[in-house]
Amino acid sequence: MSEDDIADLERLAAHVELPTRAPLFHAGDLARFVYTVTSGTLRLQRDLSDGRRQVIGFAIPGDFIGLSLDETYRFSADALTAVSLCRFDRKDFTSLSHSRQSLLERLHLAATHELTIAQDHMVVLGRRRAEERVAAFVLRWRERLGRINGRSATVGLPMSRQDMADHLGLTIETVSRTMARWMRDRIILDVPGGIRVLDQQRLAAILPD
Amino acid sequence: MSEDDIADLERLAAHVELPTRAPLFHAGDLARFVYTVTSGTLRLQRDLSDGRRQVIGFAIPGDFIGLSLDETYRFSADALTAVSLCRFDRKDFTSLSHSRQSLLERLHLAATHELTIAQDHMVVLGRRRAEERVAAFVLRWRERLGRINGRSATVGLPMSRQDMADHLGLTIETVSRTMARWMRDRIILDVPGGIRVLDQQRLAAILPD
DNA sequence: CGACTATTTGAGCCTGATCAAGACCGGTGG
DNA sequence: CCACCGGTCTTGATCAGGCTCAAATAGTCG
Repeated sequence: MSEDDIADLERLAAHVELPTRAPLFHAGDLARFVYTVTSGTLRLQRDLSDGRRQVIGFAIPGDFIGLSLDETYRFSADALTAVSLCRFDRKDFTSLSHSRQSLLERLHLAATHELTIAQDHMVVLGRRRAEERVAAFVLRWRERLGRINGRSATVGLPMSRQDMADHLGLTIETVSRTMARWMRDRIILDVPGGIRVLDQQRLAAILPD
Repeated sequence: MSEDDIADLERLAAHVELPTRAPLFHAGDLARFVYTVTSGTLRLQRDLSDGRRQVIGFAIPGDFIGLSLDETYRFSADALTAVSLCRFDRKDFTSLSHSRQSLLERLHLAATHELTIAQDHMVVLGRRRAEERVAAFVLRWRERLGRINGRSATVGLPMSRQDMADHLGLTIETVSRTMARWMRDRIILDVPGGIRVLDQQRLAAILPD
């Protein structure tokens, strides 16, 4: 984005800080704001009335949240770690994007990227077995973090096992057992706040393309 | 869109007609074109190397296909019925969208709409039981068709049972049994090329929000 | 330390998959 | 007209991957 665009955005932006576990918004709330994540990790989820939960995804620095054009948010967003965000009033943001082509392009890029991720995840949810799902998650999460911090064998997992399970359409027990097995097999190593990938080869081999 | 925009688009557009079963493009092909559907239904899918298949979705009139910004298509597209489309060269389309704000807005709208659908479908794939998945599909498909043709109790199903199964992460047998049960229970009626919804109430009641 | 929550581990069960026939249906040609 | 064929769909019987229920263990934060 150009200097001017950034300057214009700065004027509209409000900074928001959330502590761990704090909600940013709830599904169904009036969608007044859009956000970009500056630091930390958020969980995006949809809840069914009977308690079932689908974690749509996780937002990390660089991601937009709430850019759908609905009146209300379609999912809830909660901080998994301390989080800082830039908040924009949707009305301002929309009208700025009308005058600044480059901002709209950036938004559209973000949306299609999200869409690609969502479609990839459909394959995981629809056609992958349990172990493949967990492997897909670990590999992609590592990849995503790598794009921010640089690639590392150590993969931080700020989300709970329950969050992973609800993201992958599994139960917490299945996720736990799968990762326990990998630890016994020296494919991964348990480190505080995450895991270390010891054998990328074997992990990747779990996933047929 | 404005008259001018439409005129500009017309100059770039080529018409494409596909017979039933014809492929439009294959996952991995160089993504030279974007398309909008004029008539008919297409199936969008991803294949795994071992034969498993995920049907990402179905495209009907008004939908864009291939608007992701990747070099190559991320899924294959095939005609389920005879199909007509408008084809645009991606390069032309992109540069036009740079000069015509309104086109980019339209694209962005389409992308976020697709994203919403994808996220809804994640909930279905991740957290719905078999009967709920089929119910969600029938209800949403009916809704989508209704927005084009006007609402009707008769719902055309141009896709095969296998396509439905691969869309819902189920087997053909499960889809078949589920719908057979609904027919016995007079919730739906078998009509050639589709079904007729006899009891919308009970069908909707299968799905907790 | 102690209360609470998250995670791991074990045992048994159930939903939906798999395997296997058989029915249906449209097209084709004798 | 109907026998045949290939594909799609239905139906039945059995199986198993992952879920449920239950309990022990490990973290975490006052």
